[in-house]
Amino acid sequence: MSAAPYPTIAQLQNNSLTMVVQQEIERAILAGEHAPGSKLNEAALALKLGVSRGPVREAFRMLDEAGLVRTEKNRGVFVRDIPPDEAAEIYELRAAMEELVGRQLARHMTDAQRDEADALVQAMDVAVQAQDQHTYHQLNLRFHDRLVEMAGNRKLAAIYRKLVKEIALIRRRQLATVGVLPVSASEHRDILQAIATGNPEHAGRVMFDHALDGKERNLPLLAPATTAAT
Amino acid sequence: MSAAPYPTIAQLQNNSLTMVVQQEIERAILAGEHAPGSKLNEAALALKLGVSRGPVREAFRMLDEAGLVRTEKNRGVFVRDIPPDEAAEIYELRAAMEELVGRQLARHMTDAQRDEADALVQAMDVAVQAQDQHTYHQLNLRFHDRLVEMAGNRKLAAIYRKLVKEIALIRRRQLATVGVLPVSASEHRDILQAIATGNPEHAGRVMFDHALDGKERNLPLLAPATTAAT
DNA sequence: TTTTTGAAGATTGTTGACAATATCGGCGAT
DNA sequence: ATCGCCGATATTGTCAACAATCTTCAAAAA
Repeated sequence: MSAAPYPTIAQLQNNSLTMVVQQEIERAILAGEHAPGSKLNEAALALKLGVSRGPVREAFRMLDEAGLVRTEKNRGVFVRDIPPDEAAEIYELRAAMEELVGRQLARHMTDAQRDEADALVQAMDVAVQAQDQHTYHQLNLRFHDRLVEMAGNRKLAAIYRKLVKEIALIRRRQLATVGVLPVSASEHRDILQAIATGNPEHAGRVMFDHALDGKERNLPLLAPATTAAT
Repeated sequence: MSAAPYPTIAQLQNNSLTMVVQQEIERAILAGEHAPGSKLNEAALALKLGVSRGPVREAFRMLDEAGLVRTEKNRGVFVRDIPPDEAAEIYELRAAMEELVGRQLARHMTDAQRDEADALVQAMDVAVQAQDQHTYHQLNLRFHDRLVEMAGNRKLAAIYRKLVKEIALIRRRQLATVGVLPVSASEHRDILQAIATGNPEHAGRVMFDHALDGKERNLPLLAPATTAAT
């Protein structure tokens, strides 16, 4: 919970213009303010953000490396429009990572961690009761993010978060998929229960299947035989 | 095998100064010309490469996002010096990815792919006979890279390659580890054999174990309980 | 001796200007 | 009418200069 005593200090230290520009562009992309495939104009963005083109270009290089934009020499940068087949691969990779997380947690999850995860599941139940889809979605993201973090592999967590961002971008492409308040509400309890059994293979499989459910739910239209792991 | 009919064309198209600078700095880092932890001076690098500081800074942002350098605001960028515990996590993550590859290949590997992999293994045998460690190492990298590519998940392949680069950086830290011409020569045959059985779990485990061998070989000094998967 | 202060120098952060390339539109030839 | 050429415009690529920050080191104070 508690971060540094004065978190504002660390924030100001990290805030080179490039960083804040990068975060703002990323936020705008993930919020759908720039449609996938659309062009990002350096000068226009720089003007809008009140900086010169230099930091904007540096932010572009970061976003490119992160897979959120694509750069064409002498033509500009474009919000990535991830094709369905690659989207499927990203979903499958995320599922495989969740499987790893499940294995790890089955071995090492502490009671305190279990309690924290339980609390998130209960909060999700409340959101479902209230038909509050947005809150549910946020809690769902936090639930999985926390589990990944609890697995104790920082590199895994970092890559997982990048994949989640790309998936958020992918979902921008499909038309909203609104209204589908998840049937998977109880699945999160199943996950925690599977972890509690201490059986790594079982916990891994439950998390993998849960993650792939998300894929099927968000990628209804897809060629067959997309090579699932397990 | 065959790339585009005129690969040079694509090369010239991608060659913005930023790209070539990024590739050159990356090469120099992985070649050990910049020691882990050492500082990279913008002006000095720009002068050495015959460009201005702009492209160098953009290249820095890419390398930072890729995890090869670390940036401290107003202090500069430094070659990343990956601590042993995080190095262990990277090795374990790579092993888990190889496990995925093994599973996929057990399902989908074609005869032509098998032949290509066989050829690489034979070439490695030749290198072992000739005590040619450098050639062996290159072939080993190519063998695994090709297997990952054959698994058919582009995102997985992209992330795997980034991990391999970080591992190359990690190995720069240990003192060379020369002379250890691998005992694992026959393990590659075991891998292909396991894949040929068509049993995903078995093939995955063999590749996972093989990858973890590399970890133990290169990270001799490490705290216990580093949470291996499977 | 140790610590602190404060310029001088070096390095990074940011900007605006110039060069190179691509895009768009009209004009003429087929 | 369509295609190709060519100039005008817009946009990206690159650079050099200025501003802000950090580092160094010597001198002064404790």
